[in-house]
Amino acid sequence: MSEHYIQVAIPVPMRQLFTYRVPTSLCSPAIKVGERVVVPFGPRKVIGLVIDEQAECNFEPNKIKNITGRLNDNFNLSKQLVSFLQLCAHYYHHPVGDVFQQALPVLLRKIENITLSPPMVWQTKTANKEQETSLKKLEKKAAKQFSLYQLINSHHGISWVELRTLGYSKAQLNALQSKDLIIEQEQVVSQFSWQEDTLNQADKLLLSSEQAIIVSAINSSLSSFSCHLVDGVTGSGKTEVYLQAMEGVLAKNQQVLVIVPEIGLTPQTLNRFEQRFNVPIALHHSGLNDKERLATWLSAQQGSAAIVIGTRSAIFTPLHQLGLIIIDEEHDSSLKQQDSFRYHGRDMAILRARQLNIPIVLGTATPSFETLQNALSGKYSYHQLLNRAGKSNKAKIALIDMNHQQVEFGLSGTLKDEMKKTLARGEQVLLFLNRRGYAPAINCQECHWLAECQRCDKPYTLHQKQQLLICHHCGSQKRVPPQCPSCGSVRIAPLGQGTEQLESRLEELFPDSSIVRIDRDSTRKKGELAKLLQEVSDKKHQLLVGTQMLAKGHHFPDVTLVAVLDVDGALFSFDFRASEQMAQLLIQVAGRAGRASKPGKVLVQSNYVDHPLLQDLVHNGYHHFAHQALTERKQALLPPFTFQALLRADSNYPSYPEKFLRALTLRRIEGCEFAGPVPAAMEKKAGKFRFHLIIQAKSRKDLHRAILQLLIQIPNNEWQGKVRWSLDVDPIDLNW
DNA sequence: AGCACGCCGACT
DNA sequence: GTCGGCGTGCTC
Repeated sequence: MSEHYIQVAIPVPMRQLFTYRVPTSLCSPAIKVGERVVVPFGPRKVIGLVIDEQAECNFEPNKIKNITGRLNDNFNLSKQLVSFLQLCAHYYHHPVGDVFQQALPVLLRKIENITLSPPMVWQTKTANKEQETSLKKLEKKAAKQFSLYQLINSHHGISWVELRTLGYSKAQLNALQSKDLIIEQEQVVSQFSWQEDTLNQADKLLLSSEQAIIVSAINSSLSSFSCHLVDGVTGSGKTEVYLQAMEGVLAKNQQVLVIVPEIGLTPQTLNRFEQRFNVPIALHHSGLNDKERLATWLSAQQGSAAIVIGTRSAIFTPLHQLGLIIIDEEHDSSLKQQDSFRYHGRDMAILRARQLNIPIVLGTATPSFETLQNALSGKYSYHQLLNRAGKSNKAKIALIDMNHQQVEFGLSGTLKDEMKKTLARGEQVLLFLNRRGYAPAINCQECHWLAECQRCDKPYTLHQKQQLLICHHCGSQKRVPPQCPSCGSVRIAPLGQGTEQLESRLEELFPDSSIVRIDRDSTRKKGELAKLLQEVSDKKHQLLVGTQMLAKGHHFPDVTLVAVLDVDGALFSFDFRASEQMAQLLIQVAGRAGRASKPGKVLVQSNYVDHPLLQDLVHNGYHHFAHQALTERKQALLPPFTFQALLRADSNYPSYPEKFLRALTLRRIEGCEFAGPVPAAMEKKAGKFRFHLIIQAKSRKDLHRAILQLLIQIPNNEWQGKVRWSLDVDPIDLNW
């Protein structure tokens, strides 16, 4: 038998594959692409992924090692997934091995054998007389248990992960089990298939003509690639469009992949899908442990799961019969990974849909400018949902000029009056302040010394309750000094407002209302966010204070006044995307409030109420604003009309990053421009000095050529070993 | 990314 | 004398 070589991806940050020899003892059955193999790599053994099963021996033959093992566990990747992941690696010029490492569940990256217990599901027992009576009791006495019973009863089997995600507890399950109402059984693992009772017809809503057109557009081209932007505000019926589009796909026994933003949208989405379809749904989010993740992965691969709902990394799940991808909240920044492998979940989803020749749906009320431009240019099908179901009025946005106001703790008189009126009506108020902590800085009243983080050269944020100064850039902490380290004065005072301070000020101003703060600090504990949100919807609190977090997903029907306390930061940012993000945030916040019978009101405080961006957004709405901004971007040759990449470098030594970037030859490439090297917006962060090189090109092809041109030089760059560098294709945050 | 090798400073 | 700090280089 002739020597047999394979190409293997190794989990190291190197932009190359490695060649190994397959000894005859391991030759049969034949090694396949997508298989995991154990290989010696330097002094250790690692798991590699077979990328090509017949490599030419292009490496010094005497240096090639034998693979030492194969994982015969049937958890291999399909050829299709392998080529998709290679496509991703290529698109981002990211090390292949690292891409595979991130796409694979942790348990599949370990050498040890995996012991997985069979998947279990809960089912209801056929009810006899005795159980009927205990059910009756439940309905009156234990509403939560009763609804849990009903949920289980409406499905052929539902997993603990699903129930937990929906907010049920082990205790509630145990209670039902002890009453002999439900039973846990091994799931019959078989390919999902559409049954007569798969669809809950009663849940189905009649489509408006707008909605019907979208559904039929998607369903009429199920076996070819098409990208649909569904552009509609909260309450315009996007979810119903998703559901009916999914119905067509599921009916063909194909699977659906649904990607949702990071924070908290999974339960809501899952809940809606459970109500509509009696099918196995697999979940992929941060609340799962390694075994649960692998279980999701396997059920998707084997085709037993009909629907997979997950956050951005779910785009890498192996789906056996994938027929439709849905990206909910397409504009959401959490779809882009902001470290190591900086991929965009939406963009990779489009790539995958294209590879598989299936439709993809992007849903949002505030399309990203990239997506909007693609829709306007006809690259995507553009569907607007203009009619808000139930005829409720859209929340009105009004500006408050802070220059002609008495301002107390960041609250204008106008706002305070509105708050009082709203509270008097028994309705809720949401105050939005994008700054957690008590105050963004503290300084000495006498010598004006400012407490700064030594590692970032930025002011410390005061966290009053913990009596700590915390740097929000690097996380470093320190005790609040009792006196000024510079002049010895004890007159050290907080500067500016954060959510923590706002909360305590509101307690003084509105002693009769209950106030809840929702930000990263107050929801650190697991399940705390869900708990607080529940309390809000139970109307235990009248005043809500929160950051970005509150703008995402959750709807508050009894909130009729929303105020954004400070938007000015975004108006004068050097980052050309700041205004886009500000606009999306305002519209999303506005969408959180009110309902048909009680329309919401949105107040935006600013010192620059005449700013054209604010005026345009408030008077003409998001879409007018976006069109204007797109025209400006076109004139300024900015994305989405050009394509960017960012080469970042950092080091503990101030001069190295710049030297590293300067040592690169920026050869003129047709259609490409280089800007920099320039210091990063935060030149020093966590003790590292940071520089950027911006690459901008007229087309993606040109961008790729320019990047390649740079990457090829790096191994010979004399500063290469002295800095850490990384590449960000399609960067969205230039501050990072 | 690991991991080994290697060359200088302050310890039992 | 040696333990260990992290700079440098290599991994089929």
